[in-house]
Amino acid sequence: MAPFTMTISALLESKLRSATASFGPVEARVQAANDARFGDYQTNIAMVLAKQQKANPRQVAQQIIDQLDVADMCAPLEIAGAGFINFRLKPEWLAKHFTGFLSDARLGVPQPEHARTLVIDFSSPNVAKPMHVGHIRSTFLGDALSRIAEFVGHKVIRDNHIGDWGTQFGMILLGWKTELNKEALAADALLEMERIYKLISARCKADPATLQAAQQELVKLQSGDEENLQLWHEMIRLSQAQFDAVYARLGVRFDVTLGESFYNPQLKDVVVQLRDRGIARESEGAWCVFSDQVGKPENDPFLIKDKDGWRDNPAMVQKSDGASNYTTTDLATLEYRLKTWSPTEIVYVTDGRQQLHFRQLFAIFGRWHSELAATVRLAHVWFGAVLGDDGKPFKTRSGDTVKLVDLLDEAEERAYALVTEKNPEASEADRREIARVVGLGAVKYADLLPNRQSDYVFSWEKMLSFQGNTAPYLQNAYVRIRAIFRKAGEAFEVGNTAVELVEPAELSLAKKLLQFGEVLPFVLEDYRPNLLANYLFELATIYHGFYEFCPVLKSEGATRTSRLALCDATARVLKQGLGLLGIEAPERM
RNA sequence: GCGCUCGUAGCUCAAUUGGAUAGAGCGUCGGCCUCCGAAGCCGAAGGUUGUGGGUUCGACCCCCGCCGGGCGCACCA
Repeated sequence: MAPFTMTISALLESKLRSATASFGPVEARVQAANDARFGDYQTNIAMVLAKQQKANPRQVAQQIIDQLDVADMCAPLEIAGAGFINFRLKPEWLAKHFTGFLSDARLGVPQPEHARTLVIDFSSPNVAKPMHVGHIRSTFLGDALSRIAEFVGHKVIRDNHIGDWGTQFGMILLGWKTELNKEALAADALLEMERIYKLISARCKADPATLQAAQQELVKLQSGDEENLQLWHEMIRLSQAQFDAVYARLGVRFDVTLGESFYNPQLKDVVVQLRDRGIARESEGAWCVFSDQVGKPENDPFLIKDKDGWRDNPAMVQKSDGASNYTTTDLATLEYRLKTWSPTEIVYVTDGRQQLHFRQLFAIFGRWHSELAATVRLAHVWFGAVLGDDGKPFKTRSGDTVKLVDLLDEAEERAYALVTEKNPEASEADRREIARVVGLGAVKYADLLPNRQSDYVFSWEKMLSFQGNTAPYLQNAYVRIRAIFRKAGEAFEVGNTAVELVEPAELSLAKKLLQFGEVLPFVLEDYRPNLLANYLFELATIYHGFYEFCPVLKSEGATRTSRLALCDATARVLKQGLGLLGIEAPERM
């Protein structure tokens, strides 16, 4: 028998490869059937081959079946529809196979053939500004992708590219010197820094003298003025302390936090290199990268079409005042990451509005470091907006951005009220802890469930309704399983438990559990944790069906042991799967 | 104006990247607690996938044209 950590689809694919060898090279893909009437797994390979060879798909399917040796695993194969081959797993084979799953620490997730190294750039809050609702998707997505990649067996570097440099610091410095409230700073540093920033920013718009004063503070900072540098360091320290508190609360960690300022020493050199190599040229006093005229104009990020045809859409790498901007910083960052970690992949988790920027960035980098660029997959993993009930960006009633800590507080408060209502006899401390896990989980799950590219409507009622496809539903499935083991009283050792798969609900559950290992690599292909969320919801639903129809503690002998084993496996997959989404699974709720 | 992106059940979203009769949740209607936690389960109703063409064995998915929304278009990031 193949090593356990080969998924069933991979097992069938390898057999299919040998069965189709005589047809020439073709990608053998077997996927879980989307409808139980079509068996457990299906492949459309016969139709692919038939198209290539202009043959009859059903005849090709028959020829493949004649070569396919799966009699031990599957019931006799059927050809269905236009030429699908359907696989139905034999319950005896499944039961035997499932026994291996029970003692597998990796829960059936195969070791990757080639371990990748991913730098994942996510969260990226700004110094001197409180984290807000705009940071949740990047933070949750980046964290989930990091956890998943790591669990699958890849190496991950979590990099928080904080915004610690830029023109806003002129205003904040001016405000710090003239308007700072020390008590307010001590109470909530980010709130106070934001207040003085907004104050000066508004004043700058109305008053040229203030604007000039702010610009002078910025020039002093950039030229190394000691006082301003010291204040700036203080702002970073205060901000980082609050970021750390939020991340600790969220269970998010980073391997490195290298802000934009870290790359300042490289910026001049980046521009010089781009200039010397003819990649950037001067335009209206600024230095910009233009199209290299290679490739189709419609795929060229440096061209844009207007009524007179294609015109330039350059990327600026140095402003006319001599300062660099974010494209330059991102180029320096990219170079640093490649030279430091030699990643196979760099993933940027930001909102969709930055698509053009990243297309230009990747294109510039390819021209600047073509040999290095060829070694790495650069991915802009973008996401849509979080909207309010009105379909507009999510704001407070008064129109302000929603602070992340306020959002988390409210989630826990609402969860606390619900837990108290549902479970009034639990102690205050227990209810608080459950509310924390459930409230946080609800927010994270609601964010990770939709396709990342869609905008989604933020709704407390929905995520905390505790019905349907929500974190609490999944957590509850876990809790119910744990209750069974508490009630059983005896210690349950999985070992090499022989499993009986007789009832339809038992079979469905075992099959679904075995698919955990098929889902995770797929999630990483397109960086879509929502596929894991969907899988977990389906698993929990199937478990609930099993729970209704297959009594565990009331059954006896081998059936009881077998069902306990199914429960144990489900609990482990649920806990692990939720954990990969950054969500905890409570013992009671 | 140009580009990106989205348009799927009353509402909120999926759809294994071109596969079979498009699925969930909420809401609506009808069932199930002397039975391991009912935060659950079972069932019903609900669709010309914005629209008109095209490509092929097969299209929510790819191509072309419209309609509508969001975002972006060099000195913010």
